[in-house]
Amino acid sequence: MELSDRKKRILTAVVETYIATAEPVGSKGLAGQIGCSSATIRNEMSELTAMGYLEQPHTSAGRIPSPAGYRLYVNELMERQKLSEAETAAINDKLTKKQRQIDQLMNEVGQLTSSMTQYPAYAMAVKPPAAIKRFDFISVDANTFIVVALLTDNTVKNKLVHLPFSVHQEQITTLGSLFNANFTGVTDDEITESLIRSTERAAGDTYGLVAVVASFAMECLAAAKAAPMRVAGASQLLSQPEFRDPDKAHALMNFISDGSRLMSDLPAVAPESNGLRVTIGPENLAEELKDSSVVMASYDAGDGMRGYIGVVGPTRMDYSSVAAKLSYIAAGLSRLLAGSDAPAGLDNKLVLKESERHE
Amino acid sequence: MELSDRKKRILTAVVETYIATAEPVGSKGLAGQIGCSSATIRNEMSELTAMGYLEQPHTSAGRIPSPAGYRLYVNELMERQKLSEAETAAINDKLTKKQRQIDQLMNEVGQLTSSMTQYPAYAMAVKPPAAIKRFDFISVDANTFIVVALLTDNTVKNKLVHLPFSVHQEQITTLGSLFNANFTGVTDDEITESLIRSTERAAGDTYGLVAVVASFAMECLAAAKAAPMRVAGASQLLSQPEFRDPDKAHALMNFISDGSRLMSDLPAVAPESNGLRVTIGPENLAEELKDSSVVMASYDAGDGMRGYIGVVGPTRMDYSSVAAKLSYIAAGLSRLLAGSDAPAGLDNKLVLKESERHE
DNA sequence: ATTAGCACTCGAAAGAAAAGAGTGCTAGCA
DNA sequence: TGCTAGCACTCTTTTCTTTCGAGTGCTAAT
Repeated sequence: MELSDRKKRILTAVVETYIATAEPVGSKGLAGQIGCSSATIRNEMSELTAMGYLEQPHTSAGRIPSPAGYRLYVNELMERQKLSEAETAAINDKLTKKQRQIDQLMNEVGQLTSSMTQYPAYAMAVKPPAAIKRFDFISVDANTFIVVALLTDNTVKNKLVHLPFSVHQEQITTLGSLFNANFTGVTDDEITESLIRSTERAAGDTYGLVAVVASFAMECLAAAKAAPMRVAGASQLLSQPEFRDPDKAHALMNFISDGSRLMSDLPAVAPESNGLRVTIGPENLAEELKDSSVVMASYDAGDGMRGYIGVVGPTRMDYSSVAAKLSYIAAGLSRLLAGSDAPAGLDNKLVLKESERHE
Repeated sequence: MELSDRKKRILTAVVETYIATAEPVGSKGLAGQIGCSSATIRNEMSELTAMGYLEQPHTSAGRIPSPAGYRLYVNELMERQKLSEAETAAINDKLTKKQRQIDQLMNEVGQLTSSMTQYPAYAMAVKPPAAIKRFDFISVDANTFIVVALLTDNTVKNKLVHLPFSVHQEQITTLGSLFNANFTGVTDDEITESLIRSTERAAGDTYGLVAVVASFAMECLAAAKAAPMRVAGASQLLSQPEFRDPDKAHALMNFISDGSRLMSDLPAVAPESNGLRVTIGPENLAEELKDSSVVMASYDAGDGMRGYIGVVGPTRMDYSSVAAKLSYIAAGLSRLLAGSDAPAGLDNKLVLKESERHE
């Protein structure tokens, strides 16, 4: 059943004033905005309440939006908001700064998102499974060498190995060809005890060198699999009136500070067409989020990586502004991370791209 | 002026009950513990108040320790507490897990400290200035190579450079010797525009290769200088009754979440002989910490690195237990990071050491 | 020097009253 | 039929009082 135009205007006004003031909104205040008397508004509101879009905290308070009301607002009523010059400039500025590590980038992005939206924010990148493309061994001195591994996702890992005895150059070379023969192209779970044993036999290795390098390889793959997840600005929660109750605040903060919990519940729903997803109150799976809302945006991080950024806040969240900001940041990230896949000159962009892939 | 033995006993009891209950402690409750009547205790407490060791929130409440009282307690009265088997086991267990990156280690340590003490915790490592010891260039394919840099602090950094044109093996080799000649041994601020220019001239480089590698070098040194600082468990604050006021909690959480602020104020005082430092309430420099306390411990991170771990909490902090835990964790860290400098067999310890130095 | 007794203080908790915001309903008006 | 004005009613919030009790400080006795 379709809502009358005036009902829509009223619902929108209720949602937006409630978002702004955190107080139930009454008929009187709206009369001016809508252009009819408070009594009319009361009738309309009473119907909206019956339809489930509004709620009354108690008999004689104003109305607040129900989750369904927010949902309708988000889906149909709210206007796509544009960012101010200053805001886009701030975001662009932050994003063009070179970030050497994906980890650090996530950190920065989380902080940026949180400070732009005034809500706690998280940022994460999901990686595809990786394998090692090739090994290189650099001999530093008689008993020191560096192992360098190039992964299929084009990250490079390395490790300095310092031995209590000296090794010959040939030994290192042999080790290199052995590893390039046996350990390239294998994924995480394909490095088994027996693979290590057989390589050891082939190397005639009695000093445990193979074991050291193999454990390094496993570390590399494990690290490549782990999705860096950062939470920033958790304390922003405390400035929201709905979290003036320290117990509530504590519960939610615990939840969002624990990245793994957040992570396991959030990407459950695939992002929609436009890359934005809003989950309102009870729509959230996690019990802790039942009266909070989450807005998340996904971005293309290149190399088959898909990343997510999002914010967590009370259901009374400024969806319109948050959505605009997240979209803009996500788009910026996509540009930054995946935008230079086409061959490019040796300009800043290239350097950026490469440095981001660096570890 | 020295306190009588009984006064000490009373002060100790007041501090410890107040720490446990967060309620002002009255004479009646202490009578049992001390072994004399409440009236006597009242007289003594009244004197302790006059001396500045106790305070009265209002005329008819019990006494709470003043900062000076806590100070005396920390310096002279409190007993060195021993950790339980379970606690030491938990710490050891956490610490013996291999940590690949110093960043990640700080993360883990912060979380460990926070969960052991139930207060927000921070962990950081201060690094000495570093330079690059040597460069290696690994050619991957016609237009891709990897730069590997070994730093004086024995960390290894690398970067994959993908070019839109192909380079000859000789070019790479030349580049290598040039960088090894010009960019080794130089620190952060010694990489100047003119050094880059002159290297470019020497290389006859028109494609900006030198610039790319030079900026990589600068990034390495910058990263080596940055002290990783992690804050964990900030939400623990909210479980303390003194932070039930959301505004207070917010203010302090903002402060401690911002690592840089915390960092700039904390290490101002050099750690004392035993590596433990307690700053109580107004002793703190930062305005935000004026009614909180900070306990920090320093540890030897090897290679001239000195690290700090600490917790932040209300002045009513369980100093005794926190001090014991921090000491133990710091000692463990020292052992982990600096303990294997002596030549060691190819055992776990070696692997640990090497992997920790890995980047 | 210590203790018992007692009047006194002052915050916290409980209760009562007043204020105020908003609704729902009814009746009148275009 | 749809809108508006008016009014009684409801229910929270605020404020004010009262009561309660823990704890002190003092005095007098041991």
